[in-house]
Amino acid sequence: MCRARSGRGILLASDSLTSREKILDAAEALFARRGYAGVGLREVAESVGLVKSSLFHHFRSKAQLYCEVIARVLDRIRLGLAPVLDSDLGPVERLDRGVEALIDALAEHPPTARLLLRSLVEEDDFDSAPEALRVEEALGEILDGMGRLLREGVEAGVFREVSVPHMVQTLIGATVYHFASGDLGERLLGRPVLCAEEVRRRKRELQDLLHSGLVVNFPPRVRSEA
Amino acid sequence: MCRARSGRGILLASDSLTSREKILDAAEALFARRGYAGVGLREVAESVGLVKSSLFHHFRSKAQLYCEVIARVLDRIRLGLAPVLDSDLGPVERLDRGVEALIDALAEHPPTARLLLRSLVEEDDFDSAPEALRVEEALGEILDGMGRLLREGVEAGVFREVSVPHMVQTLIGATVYHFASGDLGERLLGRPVLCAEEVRRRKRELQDLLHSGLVVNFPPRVRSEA
DNA sequence: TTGACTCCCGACCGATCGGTCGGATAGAGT
DNA sequence: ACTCTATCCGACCGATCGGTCGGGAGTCAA
Repeated sequence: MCRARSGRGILLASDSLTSREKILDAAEALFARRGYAGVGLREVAESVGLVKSSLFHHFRSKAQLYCEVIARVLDRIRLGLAPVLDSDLGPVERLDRGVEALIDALAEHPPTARLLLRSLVEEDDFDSAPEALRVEEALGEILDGMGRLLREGVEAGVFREVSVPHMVQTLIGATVYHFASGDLGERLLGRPVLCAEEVRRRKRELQDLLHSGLVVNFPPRVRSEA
Repeated sequence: MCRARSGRGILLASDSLTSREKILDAAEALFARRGYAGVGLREVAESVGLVKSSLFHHFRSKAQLYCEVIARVLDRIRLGLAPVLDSDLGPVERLDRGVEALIDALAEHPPTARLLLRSLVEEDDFDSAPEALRVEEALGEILDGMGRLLREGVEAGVFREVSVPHMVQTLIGATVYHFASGDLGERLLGRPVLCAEEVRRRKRELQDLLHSGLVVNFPPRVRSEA
């Protein structure tokens, strides 16, 4: 099969994207909208101009396709977050840039947040699949990085003495949920949650909340207008 | 059919619960775990000791069953939240008790948060169904109540000048997502998110975050221990 | 030309999906 | 005894599900 060939792009590549990548893109959008059980492989295949059976030349099963989609999403987030979290900046600066990097990663591709939220909430039995290892690994690295940042900030006395796991949960909820909220978020905000201005606003609102709610004695931001 | 009879409990009631209520309970738990598309009516029926076709004497279709489940969940939350939000307490006190009421409503039945999060994120076309009106109505009342509380607090100068819709989103994320996070939350916290102690802890953490992050010049809580 | 390989298609499989229909059973009212 | 109604069951429907299989078209190397 075509397992080890996923990395090198020597042959094939009919258009600009490999069939495999086009399938992953389409599956990502569909799984994000309607979930694992709500999407048929026929729909995935036809949305990239193939028939269902052709998918099985690229992925062993629907479950593997789903795992690879999730792993790709988590990798994107990890890639955006790692350089910030691993930097030697101070806790507050790292927190600010981490929020920005996370939100950028979520806002980059519309399906990202929704797909991620689903995978976090859904209790699937994909854990037995070998592809689930990549998922678990990436997720663990992201969570550990966030937890480490918070713990260091608390120990340094820069952050309040919060419960680190609870604050991690709050951060996930304030970012992943928000950008996954779709119609509800749009109804509240009056415009799409993913439009550029609201993305910027989300960063600022969350950073402000953390400055006054997590950082001790943070100098209040000067507001130019309401 | 048995539409208008749903309210009065004169006849029937085989056990302590009506078949209808048992179906709703089972469907709530199943939909919460695996989503609308992931649950078959056969599974719902057999988990209450019936066969699939019997369900159609109580609900016209799967979509209607789902809508009624969602509506029931939203009603529970609204019922817990309304007396607090409509009270004449000050903004801070109302905020504290609102957080408590919301978290109590979410923690009361384990499926609640997960089901709610799904219904918020999922973009279903149930909107055309007549049952979806109850859902929309209850959801609107909850959101309006939260928004009103925040707006009043900001206008009174008791709360920071935050974006009200964004803060509503943050509150939803910090509560609904947290109690829907299941395995991930348990992995972070080290124990189930719904156990009594962690529920209490969640309330306190969120209230503390809001006191320092939303309320202006809130007197810091005296911490007895780390 | 041939063989090997990649990629894809169409036909097909058993299982399950949501939903319909006719009838069996039981209790209440008369 | 009779009907009426609510409730439930079992058989059945067409459609779709994930997945398999055999083979065709294209490319490349020998």
